[in-house]
Amino acid sequence: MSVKLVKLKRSFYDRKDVVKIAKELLGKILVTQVDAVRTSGRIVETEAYAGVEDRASHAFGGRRTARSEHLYGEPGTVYMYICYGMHHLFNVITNKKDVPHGVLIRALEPIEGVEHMLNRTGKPVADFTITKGPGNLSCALGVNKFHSGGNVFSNEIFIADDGLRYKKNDIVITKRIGVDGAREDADLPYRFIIRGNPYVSAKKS
DNA sequence: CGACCGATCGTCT
DNA sequence: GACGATCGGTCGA
Repeated sequence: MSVKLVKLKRSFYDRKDVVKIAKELLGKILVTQVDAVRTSGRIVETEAYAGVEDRASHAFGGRRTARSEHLYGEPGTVYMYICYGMHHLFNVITNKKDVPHGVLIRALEPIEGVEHMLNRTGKPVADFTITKGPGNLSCALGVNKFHSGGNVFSNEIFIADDGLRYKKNDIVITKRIGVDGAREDADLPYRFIIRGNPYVSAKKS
């Protein structure tokens, strides 16, 4: 590609407002180089998880276990959550170490390596489901629980800016998906999507 | 198109 | 022993 990618620095993640960071990650590019295969996609859907005060967070109330330990890591840490025993969900950690803020990447628009994504997912054709939803995109990019505890500053996994900027009207804000058990926090406006993008989850393609 | 259901397993109670 | 920050398929209207 002729477009220059600028890797986001630690200072991008080392900020207090995880909701704002989730919104700013829209349009950025998630790149992985796993098993000598490069795959990437533009982030079109994110969700913020706001730590100890957020009932939807694995760290709600200060809960800290072996599973959620990486949520408490340095800004830029990768936190992979295994959901339903088979899906690996990709999060990037924000704020200071020991403050368990994170952003869940929920959907990508593929850019590089679509044929490799097909190999990894076992899908026959590159329809919109290939990187729609957090489980699907992690599989397509080849990231799994073994990447948890790493960071997004390596050559293996990083997030970059190619200069694309969305207009305010291109961004839609909604409540989060699949967190109905979080009581009053289930309705918080912590989900950000690109308006009309076919890779956004929770709707038919 | 909406509702429902099974897969599948590590983690926490 | 129960339960997920999911997904894709099936069933019925």
